Amino acid sequence: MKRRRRGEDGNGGSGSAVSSDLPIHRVARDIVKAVSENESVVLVGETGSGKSTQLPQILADSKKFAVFPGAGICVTQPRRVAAVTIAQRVAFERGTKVGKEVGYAVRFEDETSRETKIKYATEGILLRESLSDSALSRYSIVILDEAHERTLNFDILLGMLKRIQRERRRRPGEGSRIRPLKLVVMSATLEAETFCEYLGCPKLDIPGRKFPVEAFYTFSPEQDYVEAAVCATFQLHDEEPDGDILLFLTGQEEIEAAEAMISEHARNRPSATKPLAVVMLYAAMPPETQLKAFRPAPEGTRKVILATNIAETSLTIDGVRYVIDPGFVKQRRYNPNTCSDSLSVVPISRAQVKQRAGRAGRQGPGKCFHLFPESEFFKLPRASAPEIKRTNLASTVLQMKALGIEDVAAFEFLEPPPKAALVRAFEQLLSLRALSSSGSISRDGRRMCGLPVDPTLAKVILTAHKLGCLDETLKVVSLLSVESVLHFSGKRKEEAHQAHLKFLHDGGDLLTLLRILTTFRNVKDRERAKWAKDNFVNARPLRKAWNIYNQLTNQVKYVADASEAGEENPDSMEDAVMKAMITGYFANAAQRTPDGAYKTLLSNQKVHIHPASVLFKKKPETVIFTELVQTSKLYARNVGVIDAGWLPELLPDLFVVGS
DNA sequence: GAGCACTGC
Repeated sequence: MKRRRRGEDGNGGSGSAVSSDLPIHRVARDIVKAVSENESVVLVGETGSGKSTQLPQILADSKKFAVFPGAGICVTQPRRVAAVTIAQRVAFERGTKVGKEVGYAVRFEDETSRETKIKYATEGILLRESLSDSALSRYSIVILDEAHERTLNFDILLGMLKRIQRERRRRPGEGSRIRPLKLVVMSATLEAETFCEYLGCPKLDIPGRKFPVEAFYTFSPEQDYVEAAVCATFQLHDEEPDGDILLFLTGQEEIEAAEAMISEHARNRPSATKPLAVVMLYAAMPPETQLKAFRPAPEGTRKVILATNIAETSLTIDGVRYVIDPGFVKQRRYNPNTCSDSLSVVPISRAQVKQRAGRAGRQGPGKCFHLFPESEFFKLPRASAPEIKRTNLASTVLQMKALGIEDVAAFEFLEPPPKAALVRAFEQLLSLRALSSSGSISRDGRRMCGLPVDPTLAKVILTAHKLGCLDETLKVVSLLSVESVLHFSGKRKEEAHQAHLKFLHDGGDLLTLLRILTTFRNVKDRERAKWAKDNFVNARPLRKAWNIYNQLTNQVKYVADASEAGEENPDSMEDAVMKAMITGYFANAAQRTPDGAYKTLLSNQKVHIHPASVLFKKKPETVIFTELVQTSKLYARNVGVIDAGWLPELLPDLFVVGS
């Protein structure tokens, strides 16, 4: 590989720093001044500046702000692990227990109390809180961390907070509960200006503690970046001093291919050379296998971690000094015209290039090998499209309606979502009767909002209640809200497939998943890990599904009307569950065509059953599915068998008998 | 014939 050097600042810092020693303390006074003089402030700082742990403490300890329990500071994080671990760290620094002065709230876990002054929460939690406390009156300062990630919840929260600030300003006199709301947005460099402009507020830089990361580029673009990455791995291994290598790839398949190529190549090398220890890291992997990526490489070897984007922000691996970055990522994008998600490999943004390079400089100086020319770097988009531009908005629109935002299209978005996606969301909510024909939220819509699942699944739950199959349906719904339960091991694919056959239910994927969950729950606690391993099943999503099932069982009591509860039902439990599914997913009812594909009944769209479906070979006459993904074909996932007669029975306005 | 990453009163 030919390459050229260019200096580049990495980011990073040491986790073991003494807190008072962090760079942020050099500007603490400026920050306090800026926050006290302005309603909003944007803070720009790289990882390692200590902003997430120190800023809330600096503001809480300043006499300038009235921060006390009941009028505290809320710090949001995109990911739950971050909310939990940062809260633990801050509580430790202040010599208290989590849940007292410092606490956190994430789904299923609320470690806060009456004493809590600093609360870390996921963005989703704060958004949910605004549904019941529309002025967020229990906070005097809200800090939005990792703003540059631009998650969907962040974008909505920011818009909401701007409204709340205006509202609180308008009613300053109404006692201490309605004080002005201070907002601090913390972001990495690239997006800061956008936030300042939107909030009309100043920006402040926090110095970071950085180790330099030297950047290398290729002279020309690579034809096959997996092959190029494998070559780069060996070249680096031969030429560079000790230090582990982190290689970014886009998915499981690519990672397995690269692993095979590296092993193959390693066999043909002189035995005198230091061996490479290859580990893989992606989210769908069972956790015990994931842990291998974190263990130090065996003595006398160099570790190579083949990872997806999971290693870009979510997980940090010690010992990495070299990053190899082909410059691609697999990205999900919603297409409102086909109502499907596409999963495609796209070039990363400039911000991601920097983020990935920074992973080499977390513990010391590092090097990043970019597998594209430097000239290409400047052609990349500044930042990748925010989630609001590439996702289904039904759930968001319904939540906004519940928050009293009548005209969603006129909402002051940081960046507006695509018009087509908004229109599609309205159509979907109308068809689910979550909105009335005038566009206002209906009684059912409010109930659906009370359930922490997509509106479609919420509709399914409400129907299940009426059909008397609530308990089993809640389990199915929970299973549909978690990552993949079935694990497809790279090397033991056939074995995995055979193991999965044991749970096969003729009714399709949904009822098969239900059978797996039921079986899992019947296995003794201590034996579950082994059971999961033996059956090529992921235990984590099953545990999470059970948590969601319990949460939904609780929530549904508050939203479902007891008088509407169904009693006797002539249907079998399975039939009733599938009927409930139909009332949410009727747009995904499809009929087999002579060529073995399917056509959706309402929109006449050609789809194929996903190869991972238990119905892939069976191809029943009429099916319903929950997800449409465009990869090599338009694939229907989570497919279930239905009786064509059920459609007009349940939805006479949409389906005609005998059609 | 195939599964980026997150999140929810």
